[in-house]
Amino acid sequence: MAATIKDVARLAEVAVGTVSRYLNGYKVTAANRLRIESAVKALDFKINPIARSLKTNKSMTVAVIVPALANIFSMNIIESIERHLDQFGYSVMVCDSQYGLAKERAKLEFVKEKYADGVVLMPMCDRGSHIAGALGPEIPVVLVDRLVDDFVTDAVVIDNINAVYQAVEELIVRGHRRIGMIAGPQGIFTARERLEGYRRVLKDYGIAEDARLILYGDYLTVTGYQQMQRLLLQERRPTAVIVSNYEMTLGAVTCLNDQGVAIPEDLSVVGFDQLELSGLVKPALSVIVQPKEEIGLEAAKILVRRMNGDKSGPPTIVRLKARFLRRDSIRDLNTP
Amino acid sequence: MAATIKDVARLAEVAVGTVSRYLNGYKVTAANRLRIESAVKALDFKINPIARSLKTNKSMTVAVIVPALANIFSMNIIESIERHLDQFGYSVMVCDSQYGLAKERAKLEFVKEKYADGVVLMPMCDRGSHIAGALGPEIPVVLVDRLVDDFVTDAVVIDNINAVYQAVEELIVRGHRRIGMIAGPQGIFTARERLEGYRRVLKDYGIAEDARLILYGDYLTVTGYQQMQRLLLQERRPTAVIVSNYEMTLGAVTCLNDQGVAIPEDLSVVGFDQLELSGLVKPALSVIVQPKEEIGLEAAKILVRRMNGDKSGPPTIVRLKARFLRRDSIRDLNTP
DNA sequence: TTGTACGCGTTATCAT
DNA sequence: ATGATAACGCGTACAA
Repeated sequence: MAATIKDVARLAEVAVGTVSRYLNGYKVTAANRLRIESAVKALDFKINPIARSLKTNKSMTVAVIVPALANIFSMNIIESIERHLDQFGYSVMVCDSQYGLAKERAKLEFVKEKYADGVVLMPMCDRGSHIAGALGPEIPVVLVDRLVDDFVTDAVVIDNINAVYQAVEELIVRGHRRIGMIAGPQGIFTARERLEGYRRVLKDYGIAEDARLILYGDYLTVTGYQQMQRLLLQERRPTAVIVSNYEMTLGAVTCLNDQGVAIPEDLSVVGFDQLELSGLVKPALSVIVQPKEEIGLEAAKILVRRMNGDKSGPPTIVRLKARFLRRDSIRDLNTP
Repeated sequence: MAATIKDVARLAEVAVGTVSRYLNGYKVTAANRLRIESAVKALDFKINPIARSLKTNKSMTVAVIVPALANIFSMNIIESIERHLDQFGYSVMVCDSQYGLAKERAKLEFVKEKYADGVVLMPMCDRGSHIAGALGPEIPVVLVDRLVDDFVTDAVVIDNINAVYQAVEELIVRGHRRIGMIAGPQGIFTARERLEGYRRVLKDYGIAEDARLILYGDYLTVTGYQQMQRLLLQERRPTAVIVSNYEMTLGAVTCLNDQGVAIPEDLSVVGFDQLELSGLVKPALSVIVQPKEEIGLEAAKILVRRMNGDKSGPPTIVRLKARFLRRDSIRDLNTP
């Protein structure tokens, strides 16, 4: 029973075209404006966005696809996107690709069929060739956190290399030479970059890389635990360890607790993300903190621009800086 | 340039009505079915959901409104809802009420104007009179985690009272008598129930309630920290403390770490939620674990039923059981 | 069972 | 600036 634009036109005694023009901010005479406004109020008229979409081919919906919704990093980005897009009238639909490439593809097709105006995608791996195929050339997509190999488009990522470089450099400066690295799956962009940062700083400081000190997890808590355990079992333990993401940091620190390894007396640790946690763990963990809200904000900004029709220029790749937070989990080996 | 139902009809040499009937699962002759199917394939035809929505008045969209998206509890529920609704073709739009009643109301109106078919709402407080007003009688809404005072509708909540009862009972059985309670804001349903559980078990065991042992936080980390600190400063410290939600548990444990208070030697602790954390904190924290996935699942089920037109019966209030996980943060005072 | 034609609520075009 | 009217793509009476 909701009032339509026709009802408003009838009550205001003007043409529907006039009402439509008023609603869309075009000029109408003051007299008509008043008539329309009172009719709108009297009927409690609300534009039907579905009918509008049918004409305009815009759904005013943006889709966000992430490998997992119940993930602190994803959530923060989604929250930031939602907050920014809210003011433009966009609604945000969320999709969980459940760490699966097939599911990611299915979700891309799903959001296309739902006529999303734009997509924010955190790809689950390096493969990106399916994106353009599933989405078509019309729907703008912004990658967050990770780039993909075979598809270049707008993206917002952080400077993983230098973030890790800086963190490991701090360890080196404090006298550490045997520094373990719990790396992520090398099929994922951030994992590769973070490992690259580790390698680069060792090289720059003339420290020989020891393959036994580099262990690979899959970015999940359990593998952080396992790889930390393997690190501890080595004949010549590292004096410090850097862990490549939040979940594995959780696992690694849990392992140290279980094994009764004292931080930083027995082992220095640098983790990733989640400020709260670093205060909770005893002692306060040194971490690399990613600007999550900013990632979402920048992605939303780019997307809005593209959705407004600005297809100009090459893809925008925004590189945000992460900051390294030195706390109490690093032992200074120089002053024993 | 997307193919329409007319194009399919033309290519298949049947009437649009026939194509429409085929698409919606009605009977068509085998011959026509084949013709249509090949035309659909040839043209890569996809139903335009917007045009369909205009006719059917169904957007196939469900909105989820929570006080904060960047919250582990909220996101677990959203993930669960999305997963369940996915198979029915619904998309999930998320809204952040940012802990504000005005914003909550605005979001309710927003999703109504977006023609959401159903709403899952985690209310930010006890007030619920605005819900029906903003949403109207047509759109079904399911409350999660919290009930509201002045509006009764379908809801999925947990049995907070007995969950806390059970946890505190464990403390009592282990010999604790001075048990602190860091309660939540009494304007929130769960906070009241959890406090009620605490009170009830004390009463049942004949332990006098000491008002000084009940401190109120606002469900945020920082107040968990502050109230734990106040508890520690009391002349006669409690021997155990129960904290009413996840964020405050984080704060409380951080405080204990900062103050060098040993768990459970100096103080026994029971927290809320987040299994991961309990392994991380040394020692493993005893916690009350909420069945988050199940909350989302049950909410989605009810909503689907309502959206399918089943308005029958009184509102369904599903009460799920939380489980208490006893770990190493409780000292047994009976065997000193 | 199938075809025709209309309506859903809006925007856009074209005279006026 | 305004009014009348044709789309947008689909579902669905109605008639055949």
